This record gives sequence, structure tokens and C-alpha cells, in this order.
Amino acid sequence: MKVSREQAERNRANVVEAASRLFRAQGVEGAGIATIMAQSGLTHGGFYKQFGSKEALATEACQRSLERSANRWQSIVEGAPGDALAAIAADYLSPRNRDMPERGCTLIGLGSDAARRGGALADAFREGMLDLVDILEQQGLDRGAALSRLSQMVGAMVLARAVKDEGLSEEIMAASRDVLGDTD
Amino acid sequence: MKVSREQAERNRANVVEAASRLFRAQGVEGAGIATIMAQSGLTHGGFYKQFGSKEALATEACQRSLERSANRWQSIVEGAPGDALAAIAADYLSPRNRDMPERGCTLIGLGSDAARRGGALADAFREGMLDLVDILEQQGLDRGAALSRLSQMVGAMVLARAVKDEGLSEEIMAASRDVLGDTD
DNA sequence: GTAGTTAGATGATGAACATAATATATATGC
DNA sequence: GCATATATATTATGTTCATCATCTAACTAC
Repeated sequence: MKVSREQAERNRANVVEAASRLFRAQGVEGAGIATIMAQSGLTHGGFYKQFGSKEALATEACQRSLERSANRWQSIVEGAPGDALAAIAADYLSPRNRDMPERGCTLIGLGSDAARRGGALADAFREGMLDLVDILEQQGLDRGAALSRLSQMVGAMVLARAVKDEGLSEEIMAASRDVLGDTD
Repeated sequence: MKVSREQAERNRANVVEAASRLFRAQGVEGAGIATIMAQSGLTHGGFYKQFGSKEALATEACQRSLERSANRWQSIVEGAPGDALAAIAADYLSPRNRDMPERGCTLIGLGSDAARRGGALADAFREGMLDLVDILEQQGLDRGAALSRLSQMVGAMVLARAVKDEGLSEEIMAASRDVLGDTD
């Protein structure tokens, strides 16, 4: 049944939002269209009226969630002007990011999907990542320092999530927080 | 049809080897039993005579390939006794590791699978990772430095693979090679 | 050299999947 | 208020998947 234009728009946004959460948590292959639509309160059939393909949805979801990360980082910067870089690292290397992949950083959640699937998804991934790099550079880092700092955070979170050992994972995060704490 | 004991053992090892390659390249979900068996010159049916489940195969494959990584690192150490840490980083942060995921580092290839699936696969991942950390510690790093150094390498490779942009990916790898070059 | 064991082949099962065609009900344009 | 456009539902399609039951032929042990 038809639905008001605004409702339709809201529905579409909800689908992207649900996809962003489910893809981050389970990967693009792991989450099915039907599940995503159901989580948005819709049935799977209408999907292709709104999105060209699963890939297109994944691309939009990636875009959206990296945009959110950038906003989050920006507000950390505004909240901690003195030591923004360390504050971002501390926020990133936290149990929240480790234990809630569906709300955590997309660079971790979709990194392997971008690498394997390439295409538009990888493009969105790259652009979103570069926006994060920009934020780091605005804190006085040169490009190389920004890239290596981001790599440090991403790698620590990949490992912290993978080891499934509370103590070790805390050790991993702490080690990188230490390295990133003193603004280099 | 039955096959000699040695041949059977060789077949089994081939299956693990093929699985290790395919899982790294396509993820545990992305590679099917039939494909793995076919790549080993077998049909899919006999699989469950040799392995309890796909998960069990993934665990063995993970173990095996991280063992190989440790061997590779060890031989780099022996080949470059002066600057082993930088040599390991240079070997790791290379187009070879980026462009050939099926032969590249398992921490990258199976990181998200370990995080998402947990269980025995995550255990194997953790133990294999700790063996790599040990090698770094044997080069004079304390535990924290070893963990953060490994995180740096892993994160850079995750991003270098994901961006699908030769120039940027080289920039990412170079940035981390720089940071890891001067033995800290 | 025969008996029994077993590695692997064949084929089946049922679930999940992406995609798509058609149907339906409702909102919007007139 | 009527006609039309369209957002979503229903249902279908064909594929792929992990797992498993059954069969067969060759190896090993006696």
C-alpha cells in the first residue's frame, strides 16, 4: 500500500540505518535483505523499489555511518580542544567500540567487505575514511602522521575484537592508547 | 573409494591448505565446502568424514596459516639480525600482502570472522597472534610495544586493502613503515 | 587371497539467499 | 471526489549453501 511521501522517506532512512547496523555487525554477506527490511518494519519485497541492489544499499549504509563517525569525532574535538587527538583515541579504543560492533566504527565492521567487494562500497569506504583523516590533520598532524595514527587505532580494534579475551583485548587497546596518548 | 593412509593424510592436508587460502581471500562465509574440496581435487561429499564441521576446518586453517606466518617472521629475523623489527614491518607492509590476500596475513583475512564467529576459531586466532607477539618481544620489545606494533601493521594493512586506490594505499603503508622503521 | 574397514563419490534435503513479477491499497494531483 | 501514480505486500524463482545418508571400490590386516 502506498504511504505518504514523508513516511516513505522515513522508511528509506530507516532501512539504511538498519542496514548500517546489521552490515557492521554481521558483514554485508551475513545480513540478508529480508532481515534488514524486517528490522525496519517492512517486508523484503519492496526493497528493489527503493534500492538498486544490495550493493547499493551497502554503499549508502557505509557512507552514512562513516559520516556519523566524522560527526562524533568532530564533537569530541569541540569538547576537548586541548588534547583532541588523545580524546579521539580514548573514545575509539574503548569497550563500547569493541563490544557493540553494530554501533561501532565502520572501518572495522566493513573493512574486509570493502577490500573483498571493491566497487562503489570501497569508494564510499575510502571517502569516509579520508574525512576522518582530515579531522586528524586539522589537529596539526601531517598526512603521514594522520594515516599512521588511524591505522594504529583500526588495527588495535580489529585485534581487540577478534581475540575474544577480555584481558588480552584490554591490553591491546591500552597499548595503543599509550602510544597515542602523548601527542607526537 | 578408499585410498592409502598416506594419500588420505595428504588429501586432508591439501584440504586445510586450500581452505586456508580460500578463507583468507573470501572469508569463512564466502568460501563453500564444495569449492574448497574441488580445489583439493576432491568432491564435497567426503568432507564430513574428515572434519566435524566447516567451523572446525576454519579453525584448523587459521592455526595452520598463522603458524606459517610465524615461520616467515622467524626466518626474516634470522636473515636480518640487526634490524629485524623494521624488516618484518617492511615485509608485512608490502604490495604482496595487500594484493594477494589468499597468501597474505591471516590476521587480516580472518580478523572479522574471528570477531564475529568467536568460538574455536577465535581461540586459534588468539593463540596464533600471541605467537607473533612473542617473536616481536624476542626482539627486545616489551609486551605493550609488541602489541601496539602489531596493531599498527594490522590496521595499515586493513586500510591499504580496503581503499582500492593504489596511491593512497601506498601512502598508508609508507606512513606505518616510517613509524615502525626507526626501532623505538 | 579373502574380509572387513574406510576414504571418497553420489545424490538428497531443507534452509537461506538476491532478485523480480504481480497485486493492492492509499496518497497525491487535478 | 476521481484518476492515477506508487510504496509496500505477496508470492515466485532459481541459486547456493552446509550437512548428511548411502554407496562403492580399494587398501589393510589376517
